[in-house]
Amino acid sequence: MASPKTNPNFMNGVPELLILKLIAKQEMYGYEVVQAIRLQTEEAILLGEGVIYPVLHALERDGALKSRRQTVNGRRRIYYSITPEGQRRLSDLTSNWARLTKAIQTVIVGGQHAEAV
Amino acid sequence: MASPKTNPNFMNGVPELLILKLIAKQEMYGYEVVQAIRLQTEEAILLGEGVIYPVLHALERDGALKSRRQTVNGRRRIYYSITPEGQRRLSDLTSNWARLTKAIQTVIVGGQHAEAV
DNA sequence: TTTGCATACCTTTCAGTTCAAGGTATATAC
DNA sequence: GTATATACCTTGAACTGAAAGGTATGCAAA
Repeated sequence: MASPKTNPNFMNGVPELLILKLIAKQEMYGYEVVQAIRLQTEEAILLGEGVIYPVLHALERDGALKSRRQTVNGRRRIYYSITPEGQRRLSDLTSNWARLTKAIQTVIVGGQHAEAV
Repeated sequence: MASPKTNPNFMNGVPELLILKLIAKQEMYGYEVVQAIRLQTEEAILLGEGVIYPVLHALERDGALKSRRQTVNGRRRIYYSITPEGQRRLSDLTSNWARLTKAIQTVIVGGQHAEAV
């Protein structure tokens, strides 16, 4: 046997994190989320609708988001807002992300405590 | 048609980045890389051999790493060291990672320049 | 002495994600 | 009437990492 224990897909959940965070700040609909990520990250992160919509549905299914329908200018929008469960989830994802980036940063900067092998 | 243009698998390349960085600092063999990542990140990142070895082979195939074989205590090790091509690759991955985390951080902290929608 | 564990290499299979591309429909501008 | 932007959606391929397996050596304990 090889690997003793690893982490389940350690780099995942970032789209989920971004979506939850944006909606936590302010009720949003799917198409709006796609644009918001593009704009706020200045094109550094480009997540298409094929990513956003399925995540939105999954989050609602899990009770992290709830939705309401509204038609504006003849266009049907589905507004999502965060639930207490979603807040918890967002909090988990955020701290996990911090932990990960800190760990990676340590390796990238590296060399301080190491060498002693 | 939906998505105009997205980024090719935006969260990838982190194992590659870590491996290149470690080997850039100091010649290393595969098994050692696995342990180094585990130790230096204090278990925050656990990448098994099933991840490390294929990446090592791919990097060597691409000319980013070169290897030499050596037997120590009856155990056959394959030491990898970085090439100029690997340095370039490491540099790219590092700046790309910085760009990404900065973008994500902006969304997480959020709310400073936004609101104006 | 044989069992187990750590070292050290490797591969294959499965599951989960993302990307790309498509589809539907309405409103507005040209 | 054609194109573009808005707004929703799904499917398929491709890629990745996780899990689990396999081989082999050296050493320590039972």
